[in-house]
Amino acid sequence: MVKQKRVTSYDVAREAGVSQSAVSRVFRPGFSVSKKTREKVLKTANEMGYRPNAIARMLITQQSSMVAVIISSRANENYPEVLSQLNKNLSDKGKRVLLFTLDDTEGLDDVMEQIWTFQVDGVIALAAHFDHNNLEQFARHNVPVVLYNRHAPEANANTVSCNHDKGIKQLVDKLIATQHKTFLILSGPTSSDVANERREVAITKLAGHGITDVPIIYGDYSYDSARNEFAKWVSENTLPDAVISANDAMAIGIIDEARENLKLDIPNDMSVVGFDGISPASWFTYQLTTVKQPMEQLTKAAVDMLIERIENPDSSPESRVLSGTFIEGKSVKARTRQRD
Amino acid sequence: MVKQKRVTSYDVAREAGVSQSAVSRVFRPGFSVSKKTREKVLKTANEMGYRPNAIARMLITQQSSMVAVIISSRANENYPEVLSQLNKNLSDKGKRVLLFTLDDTEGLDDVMEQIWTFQVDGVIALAAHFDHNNLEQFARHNVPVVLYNRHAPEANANTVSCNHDKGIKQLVDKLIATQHKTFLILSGPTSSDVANERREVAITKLAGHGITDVPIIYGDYSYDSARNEFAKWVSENTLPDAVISANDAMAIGIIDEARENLKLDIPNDMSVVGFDGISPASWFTYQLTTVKQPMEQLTKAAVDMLIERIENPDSSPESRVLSGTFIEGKSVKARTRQRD
DNA sequence: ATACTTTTTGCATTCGAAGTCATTATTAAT
DNA sequence: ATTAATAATGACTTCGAATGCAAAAAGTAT
Repeated sequence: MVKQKRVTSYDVAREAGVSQSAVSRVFRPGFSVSKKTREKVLKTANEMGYRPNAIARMLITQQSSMVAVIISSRANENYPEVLSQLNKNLSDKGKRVLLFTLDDTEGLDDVMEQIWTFQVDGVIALAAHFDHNNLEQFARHNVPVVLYNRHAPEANANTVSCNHDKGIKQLVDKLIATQHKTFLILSGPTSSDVANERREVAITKLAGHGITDVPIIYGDYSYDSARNEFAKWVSENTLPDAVISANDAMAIGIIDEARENLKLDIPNDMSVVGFDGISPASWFTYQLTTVKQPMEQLTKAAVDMLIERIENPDSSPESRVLSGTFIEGKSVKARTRQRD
Repeated sequence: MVKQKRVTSYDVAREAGVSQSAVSRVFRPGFSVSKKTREKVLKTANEMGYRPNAIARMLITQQSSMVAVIISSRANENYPEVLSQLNKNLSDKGKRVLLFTLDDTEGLDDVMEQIWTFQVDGVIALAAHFDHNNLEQFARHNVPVVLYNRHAPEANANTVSCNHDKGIKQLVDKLIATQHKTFLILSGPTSSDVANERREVAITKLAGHGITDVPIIYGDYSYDSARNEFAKWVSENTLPDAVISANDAMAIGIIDEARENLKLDIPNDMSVVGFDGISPASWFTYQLTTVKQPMEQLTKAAVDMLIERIENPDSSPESRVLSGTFIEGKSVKARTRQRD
């Protein structure tokens, strides 16, 4: 097999007896070429196996048609469908995804370096801890950014996020309506903006019902951390009526720990609510009461906003907050007062 | 804020009073530049915020430093850690990931088009149904390919995969040793190479113990499909002693269906084994007996092989098969004969 | 057939860094 | 100090497609 050199527009032009410009125009949508040359060019291009070189095109058009997606490995493993959905949506808009994964803040500078050199058209960041300074840099480089699942209206960036306030209100209201009196909050790590938001909202909503000084324990969003932290806590405290977990994975960890080691009956001995709506949450064994994040809308909104910003760089930053779906499972004890 | 034009090597050169070549060399490792100019250039480059333009570099060097990772959304959702691990490994080798997600065969041609135009240095394909023709095309374009989790020694491509033969042998041997007599195989979809391999290996291994004509049902790797297909099957057949599921997600589906609707005690009424070693498999409620895929080694091997092929295009294709870890859970009835 | 539009075409230039090659500066050797 | 050897430098070209501009071709109207 002969190592064949790549076919360029010049090669096609020569072969087809036209100019390189003509070839270029044939492969550029919306440019006027006569039917005759178009056919001639397409025919020879096809015969020679010509494909326009995207890199050369990027260089001259100053548009890479690539979007950097920055995702923490934790986020990817918790919401694996986000990536494929983002990719699909972006792909429909003619953008390719250049992937960056991060473990917490580690390596952020490095990623930002890469982003400048690759001249991406835009950035979608999931669970990346961008501070003000980072966002300023993006602005200075004219790279539009959409922060996914982060509510930060003050920042000069577009954001899209789930309505945690509303979702957690629904969960808390449900627990209150079912006569739960004592609570435990299992928060995500303080390094996570989403975790902090969910925790604070939960505290506020409980306070709205006159419940204060709610104990808080911290996990890292994982099943194991939930089991460990919960086990430690119950060994030194009395069991709460209900646990409000920052996410489903930890809620499931709590349920398993309660069942396996404390021999508790969930929900009769203790209620548990989660947040996210991951698939195991709906499995028979758990049937978690939770709020399902509107993934499809979130990803679609993120992409739409980014494209809008790319095409219209001067449009002002926008924040979209989408509501999740309250899912009534069987992890909350159905203890209702008389109806009034 | 002024929309600032991008800083090029010429700008830096002018400002630093050197030639563009000098600037270029400073940013290319292993090129000889005097200490004096290097410092001068780095200083002005820094002041001006210069970053080499990766796209221009790609064009001239004919090396995109990008690797296409093609993953089906199903694969990504089942093994979300694969993507981050591949990305991390590739990133260590100075390669960036250009992501393509596919739903089954749909869109493969389109992806291949993109791959040519983007001049990627190589391709890692997970669960993509490349046929001989596809692989030929890659070879003709001199794009090295590594097929992940596919055993295809005949193909002119590198492959890395888990040792299904060994893993399934361990599972079957375990079931046989524990006196299981009747079996049901829950296969993945016939469109999946891995599913076909696992199914055929299971049949062979059972046959090795004199067990033939094992009934087979088909799911799509998902929890729900397993529940549905299993429910349908048991309504018309007698319960087997053990179900051999093509993956953990379906094994869990079977367990839940058996527990919820058939009121069975797993493993006492029926044993279930899976394959993959996903996290829910180890959760208290399931504690599945399964074979854990050696993800870290698989991803590392895939990347190493790809880099090897990129750096040394004439090296011959290689297939690596890595063994998984047998995990003894509690989903197999521990019914042992007298020890002999 | 002529003048006048409109469309199509090709030439030449551009994007930004890398690398070739000839030249100049520096160092080492005598 | 002079020559030889080496290192550093800059002018210029290259990668491959896109596009402004002017020229040519095709189409329309008179």
